[in-house]
Amino acid sequence: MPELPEVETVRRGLTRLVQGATIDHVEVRYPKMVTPERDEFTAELIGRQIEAVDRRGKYLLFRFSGGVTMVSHLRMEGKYDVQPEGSPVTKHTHVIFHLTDDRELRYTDTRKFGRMQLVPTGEEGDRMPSLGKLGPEPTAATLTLAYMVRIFGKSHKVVKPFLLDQTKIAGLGNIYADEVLWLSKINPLTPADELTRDQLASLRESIIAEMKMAIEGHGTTVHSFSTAFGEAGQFQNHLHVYGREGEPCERCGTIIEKIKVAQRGTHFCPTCQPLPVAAREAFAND
DNA sequence: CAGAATGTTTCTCC
DNA sequence: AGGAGAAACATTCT
Repeated sequence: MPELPEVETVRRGLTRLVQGATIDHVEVRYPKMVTPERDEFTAELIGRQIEAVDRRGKYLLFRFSGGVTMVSHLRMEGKYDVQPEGSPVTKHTHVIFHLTDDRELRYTDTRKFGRMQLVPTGEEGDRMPSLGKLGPEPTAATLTLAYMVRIFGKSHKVVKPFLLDQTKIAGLGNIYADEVLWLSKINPLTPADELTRDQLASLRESIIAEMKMAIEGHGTTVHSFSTAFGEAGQFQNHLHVYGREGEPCERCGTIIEKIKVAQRGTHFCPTCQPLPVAAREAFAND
């Protein structure tokens, strides 16, 4: 489920549901999912209170009393939900946090890609390099045009995978990367360092606006995402290219195409998002 | 049966 | 050093 807007939606739901709750005990059914290993992981959390649920990029940060943070990444299909103690669990429920108020915070993940790790609060970035190396959050205050010009200008990588690189900008995933490129009329195969300052300014505005609107729409439900309240997001109704291959472009009527770029499905309008001449020549040599 | 799926990590080969 | 490409992780769905 998770790009930044979906993770933020989960964070807000969890804050409402379990902020202030106390862990009675923890049940780990799939040990590979947690660090440190199961016995230490479960022992460490007993009796701790969930003081806050924060987010950085696509990572959730559960702030426990006593200076312990649980860093949780949902990867492709991880979900949290809160249920009354003892209500039926599915075979894909892998971690259950039993709360002292007769509720359970459950982590469910059909593909088992998600991971959670305990670290001393404040040491997240040092202990988890991928978290420490995250680029700026995609907001107007943190993602400046000067930064965009600098980092795009020094990379020959094509722009689609560049946007998916969490060390450049935190939070974009495959859906929103395609969407912001369509919004800014940029071809996904354009090398990052060939984007003009105007294009980067447009891209920055698209990223900031798209993240904000998707959060306001409670995220995008395309496969299985649901909020911590078990509700689907709404933003899929606002997607312009993702999953719309074969349909006409809303701007010009051209049929939306789907291609593979860096192993990921990539949707774009071949008319609105033309490849620049220099890049077209570079890709024509096969 | 083959291929894809909202993600990240790791390894190989330039 | 950096980048492209592919594989791995595990499961479901078309």
